Amino acid sequence: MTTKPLRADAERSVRTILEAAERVLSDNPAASMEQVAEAAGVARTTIHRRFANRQALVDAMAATAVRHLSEAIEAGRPETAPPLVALHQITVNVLRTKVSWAFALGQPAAPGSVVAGMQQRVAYRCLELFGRIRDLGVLDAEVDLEWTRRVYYALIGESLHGDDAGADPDVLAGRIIDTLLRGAGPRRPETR
Amino acid sequence: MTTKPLRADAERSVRTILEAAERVLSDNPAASMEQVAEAAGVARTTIHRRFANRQALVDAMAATAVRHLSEAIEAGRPETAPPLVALHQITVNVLRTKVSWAFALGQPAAPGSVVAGMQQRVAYRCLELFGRIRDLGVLDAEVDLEWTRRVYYALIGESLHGDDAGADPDVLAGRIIDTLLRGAGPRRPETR
DNA sequence: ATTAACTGCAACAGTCTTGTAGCGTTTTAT
DNA sequence: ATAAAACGCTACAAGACTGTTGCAGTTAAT
Repeated sequence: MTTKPLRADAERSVRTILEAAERVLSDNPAASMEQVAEAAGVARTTIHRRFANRQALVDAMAATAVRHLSEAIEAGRPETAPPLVALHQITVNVLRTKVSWAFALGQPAAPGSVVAGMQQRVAYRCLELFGRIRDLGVLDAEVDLEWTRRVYYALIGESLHGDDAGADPDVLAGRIIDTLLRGAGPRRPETR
Repeated sequence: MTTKPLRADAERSVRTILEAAERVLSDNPAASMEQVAEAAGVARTTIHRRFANRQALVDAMAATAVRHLSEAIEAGRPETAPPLVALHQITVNVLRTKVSWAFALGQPAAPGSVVAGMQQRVAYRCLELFGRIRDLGVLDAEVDLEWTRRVYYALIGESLHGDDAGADPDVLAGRIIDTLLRGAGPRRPETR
């Protein structure tokens, strides 16, 4: 099921196209292949050589993006590092990945596809981590972990929008985790 | 600057078109005018009679949607009702509005447009309410109100996605507010 | 009842986009 | 060095969508 290995220059082209497509399509999801080609510094026919359809291109982008996302999570050592440290590091890594692959990661994955499988796996890793954090007593014992995960995703997404979207990822991650764990209510006197 | 008042049937058509367009475009933002017309039970040319461009249609949808959103907020009596009661009621109303106008409300408003102005006004009403809630001591005294508002928006948006998107709005609103105020961390012993 | 507005239908021109094909040139692999 | 692979370029076919126009029939307002 593996395709013949591409020549070095071809592989470079594919990379360039995928990255250019992300830039262009994240700015305008309805952009034409021509615009993508121009942004990639490549002829439109070259894109069609590697990707039969527009859909094939988008699928490849989604696959690349979710792979990067997965790596961003693994790099945080969710199994071995102290859970809260891992959560912070993962959040930072994911923020970086999401700014670079906003469009591709926003694409809905076909139900049975490889990408969908990887997304589920990522979600599961996330749930595992939250479970470990809960066992530390930092998450409420009876909290809905799935809802917590969704809120976590939403907070990450929101952090990429406002004026502060370009701020230091460490700061953004801190705010995300603080909000996720404590909300906006009054801090406990002794915590302050 | 006001246009001539439309005849009764024409006004009905406009309504029908706007609602059909929302249904179709929320499912597929790239749908053609033809598909919108079919969903509205109307000839395509009728749409073009009322809306010069596709953009004009989308703008009208955005205007209608943000008007509904504004009404949803005012119906919660943010000025007069007890702040937390108002917050709950507003959340319920906004949830209902957002499911009906998901596409239109997701459209970015042109910087100087009327819609943009109304969005800002809505955001301001929201900030006012949060300010009042903070003064009750239910929000942390030093919390970033603007960030709180953005988190509130994000939680509402997230509530419309999962399997429970169709659940009782009162329940969803309760979860949103609980998460916003307390986060996912452990509850205080005496609160439980 | 009469008028004006509105709608459906059919047809049309114009544009944009996609996808394919051929050919000469450049780059890579061995 | 040579052969295969990849690329840019041009051209073309096919289709989709948009926006407009004209006309005949229907509906609402006075």
